[in-house]
Amino acid sequence: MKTADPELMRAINRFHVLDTIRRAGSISRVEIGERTQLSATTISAITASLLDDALITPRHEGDLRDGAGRGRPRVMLTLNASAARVVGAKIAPTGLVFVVTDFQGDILAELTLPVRVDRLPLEVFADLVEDGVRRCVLDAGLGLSDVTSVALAVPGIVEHGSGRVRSSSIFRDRDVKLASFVADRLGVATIAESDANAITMAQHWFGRARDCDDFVLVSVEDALGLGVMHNGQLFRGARELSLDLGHMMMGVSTAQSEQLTDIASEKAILSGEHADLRLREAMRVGRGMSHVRRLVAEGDDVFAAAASRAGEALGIAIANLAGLFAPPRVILVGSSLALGRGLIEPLQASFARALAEPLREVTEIVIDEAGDELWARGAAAVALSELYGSPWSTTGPVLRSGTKA
Amino acid sequence: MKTADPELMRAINRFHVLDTIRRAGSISRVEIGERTQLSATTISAITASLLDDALITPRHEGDLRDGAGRGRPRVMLTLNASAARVVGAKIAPTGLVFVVTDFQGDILAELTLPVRVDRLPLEVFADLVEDGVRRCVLDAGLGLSDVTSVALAVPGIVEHGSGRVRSSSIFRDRDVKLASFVADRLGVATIAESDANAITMAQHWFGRARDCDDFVLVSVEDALGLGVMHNGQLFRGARELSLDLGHMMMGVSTAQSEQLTDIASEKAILSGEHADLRLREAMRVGRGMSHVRRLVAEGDDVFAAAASRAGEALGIAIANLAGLFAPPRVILVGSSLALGRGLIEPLQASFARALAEPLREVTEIVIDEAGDELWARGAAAVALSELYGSPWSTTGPVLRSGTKA
DNA sequence: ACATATTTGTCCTGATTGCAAATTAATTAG
DNA sequence: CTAATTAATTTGCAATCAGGACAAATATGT
Repeated sequence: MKTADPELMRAINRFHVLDTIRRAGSISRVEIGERTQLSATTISAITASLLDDALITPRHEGDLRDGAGRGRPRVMLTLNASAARVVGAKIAPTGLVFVVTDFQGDILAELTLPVRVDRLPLEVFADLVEDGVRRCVLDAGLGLSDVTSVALAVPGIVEHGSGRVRSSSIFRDRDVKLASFVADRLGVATIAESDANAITMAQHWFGRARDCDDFVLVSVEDALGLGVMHNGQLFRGARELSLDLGHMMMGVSTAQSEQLTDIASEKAILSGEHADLRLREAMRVGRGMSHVRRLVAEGDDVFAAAASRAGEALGIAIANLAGLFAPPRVILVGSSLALGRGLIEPLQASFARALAEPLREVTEIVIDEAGDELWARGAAAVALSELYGSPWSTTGPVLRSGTKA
Repeated sequence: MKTADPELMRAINRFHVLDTIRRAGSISRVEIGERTQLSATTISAITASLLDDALITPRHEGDLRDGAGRGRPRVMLTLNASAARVVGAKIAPTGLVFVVTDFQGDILAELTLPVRVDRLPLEVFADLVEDGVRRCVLDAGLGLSDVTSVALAVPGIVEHGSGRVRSSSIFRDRDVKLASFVADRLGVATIAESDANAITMAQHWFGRARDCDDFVLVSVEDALGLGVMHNGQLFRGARELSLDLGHMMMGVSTAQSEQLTDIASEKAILSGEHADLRLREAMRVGRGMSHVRRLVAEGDDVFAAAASRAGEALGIAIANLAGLFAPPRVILVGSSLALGRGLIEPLQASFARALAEPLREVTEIVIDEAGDELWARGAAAVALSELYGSPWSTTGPVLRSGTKA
């Protein structure tokens, strides 16, 4: 267990202030005080320290004093964008997307490598990643030495702490020490995270959950991922394992049950002898879903049935998750959403029907068709949040909100 | 979010020390230091304060110096059993069980009321509870004024913070403000908690998970409950809602799916026209399961099939949970376990088959046929853990009737 | 133009906290 | 009876936060 010492206290408050500044974008000291309930003097001390470390910068100019301008104008504080640069990468079977962001998480450069990386030999794969990172960093007008850390978002089950990929459709092997492997090549600190956690973080920082500290995210792609934001932090299972939805068994008995992957993953929906040549081509480049959408629109029954079946199963699975975590919001992302209504309508219908009564009115489903760069940006956000010195991502005690003693 | 000040720091460390003493039963200051990693001086200060508040007592006698006795003997510290008394109650459809414990959680008195409280009018129900508490307190040789708080463990979905029972088979109504209702009658601070969380706490403090800070517990009774211990604290969903397993939908499509309750709750297993008179009698008094076990042993196929079906479904559900939380241990409790192998073997088989690969070797299932008093004791433990001043996760503002908070 | 009001941010004091080192206390070994 | 040994407390130091006084920067009023 973590012992509470002054150092921890400082870390907590420092992180808190930094995070408040990040969320606001530009904010004055007094307002930080209002939001964090810290005393003015504490704010002053902490911001001074942050200014000293060049993590934030004052912005005298933007003195948008809202009418009631009387006394001394407040000076706005902003994250110092150039305090650090990180690289985030989304790794998917059909391609890699790299993003270089500044300290705020704003994108400086972006690179898409539409290459299948499915089950490549590890060396070859690492070559691709290394190359992509280097190139993207160059595109941003930087050198590798300017990059503080690299974050890789991988589908499957990832052990964040050790940077290991327990199992993933990308690798043939289990237990790939991805983070240290890449770190050795690049000479830059590297972390690995599940792609679902990355996009969860992205939604929290940049997307549909900026206002929301508790939500569940389900990603529907080749793999079925799950991210849970609980009390403003990523919920990780025991031993830092990322969560996964694909292994969920649907059914009452072993005989007649299937893993959700076998029903609702891209592969499951698209496969079958029915697939014609053009579809196979589309699949190879990750555009299978839009292709199928067209087929369905043109009256293809088989795919329509598969999509509907997948949607229905997903709706049930999501309702079960909602029953467990009771989140006010559920966010749906992933390439399979390109299937459109044929997937989503059955999903929402079965979700509504399966959701437990007391939650029915308070849980909303949000669908977000974000591009791959948001996932990469989420990976970057994971790296940044660690740079911010988050004290409680490191097993600190979860602090309760509210009641002052 | 809570702001970190010295007060919080102290609260954390104080709780930490108190909890260490509780776990050990009897422990010296040096050993506390070893376990908590706190400095000797801090320990000294905190224990002095605890001694001052009479929460702990020194035990000079028990100087079991393990052979290598040279220097000054360590003085052992123990919880002061009489620092507080709490009442824990397990509320089940077939009866109430009350327990009075001291500050350590040791049972001082126990009272079982084998009365059906199923859907009684709220007033009548409250009469029973009030009566049971008063009587049990008397049995312990105490008065109600000696009792610091009362904790009620209720099946169903409970909002711990507000003490509300969202939905339960016990009450016809939704949103019963149970805690404040009972608090008003007894004039004693009262909290409500789901029965699953209570038994989870009990397993952590007294039972099969004393060594284990991460586990999942599934309770199989009339209702299907779920408790998750994460990092040594009860995991509560957003907004402090207790978790529930009964609403989990098993199946790939809405058409052919059922709630787990309808497959694996007691009612589901026992019901059917097949039930004869004696079974109905047994059910009424909560002994249905042992009765059925006998029937199955005598060759009753219908019940055997029902039990097996329930076990299979439960195994799948539990495997899914294990996939989400990745706990090293899963504990099974509840009256339905009295069914014996007819339920448990199919459960373990389907669990083993449904469990995702990477967890297969690291997740163990433990079955515990604890009596009802352990549940009540768990409720008491929940109340105690708040008395200990748990700085995190608490938020359970203990509800008082008239008295000032 | 000048004085006053108002708001913002910083400096100083006081109360806590924690840790490290020295000090006192209570034993046993010889 | 003295020395050695281990346990617990006391003392000194550094850090935190909070509250109040003070300086700075601007708006308002005459």
